[in-house]
Amino acid sequence: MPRETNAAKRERAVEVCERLNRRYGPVECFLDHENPFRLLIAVLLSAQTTDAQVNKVTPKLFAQWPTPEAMAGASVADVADTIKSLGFYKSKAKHAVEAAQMIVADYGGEVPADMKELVKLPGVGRKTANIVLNVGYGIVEGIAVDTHVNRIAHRLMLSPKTHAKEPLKTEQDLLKILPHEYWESVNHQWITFGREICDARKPKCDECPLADLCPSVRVAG
DNA sequence: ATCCCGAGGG
DNA sequence: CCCTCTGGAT
Repeated sequence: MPRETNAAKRERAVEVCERLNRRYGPVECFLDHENPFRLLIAVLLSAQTTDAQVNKVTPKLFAQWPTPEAMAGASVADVADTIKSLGFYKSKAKHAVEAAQMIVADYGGEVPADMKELVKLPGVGRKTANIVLNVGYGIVEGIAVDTHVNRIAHRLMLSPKTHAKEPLKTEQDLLKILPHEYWESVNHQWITFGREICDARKPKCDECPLADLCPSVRVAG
């Protein structure tokens, strides 16, 4: 079995994006994002949780600590108490406070609009940084690869099996095969698709709009 | 029971 | 590479 060429992958990936774009149109960020700082904190809190859960706690959180300066002075325990309904609340509280401190100390109270600087913040990896750059600043220099994007990329075999557990490498694979104009739409549209159709446990292949070009499609019955 | 709109640390 | 952190959803 000859390895698929990048050109073939690109054609398939572009068709995937075109179809999902037609299906979902422009998808908005479901997290509250009044400014880059609040967006950063919200994305930080969103790991292993739904946006709805995050949106329940952020009003209380930002009522107490509205700015980087305020949150930099918060006690981790108090923040943890406020976000306790979220998973991983202790580490998230620690990351939020320490990130705020670093934003004040090193970046003049402004969330840096730069990938290299963003990933220096505690709790911020490439996935979170991509969302902040993308949604907060309109800068698209990568693709936010979370568990959905990762899973779908591999089911569609747009990234080699050896990268299945390495979302950073999956991102590089997608960046190589997808034209830049598609990068921004990938995160939200693929996530929406992942939740609706291509979920982790029981993908609904029988009603999937991509079934005809998916190497992993499973036939009903 | 098992999985999740991740990242840090061993 | 693996593990851990965690509550909520299914």
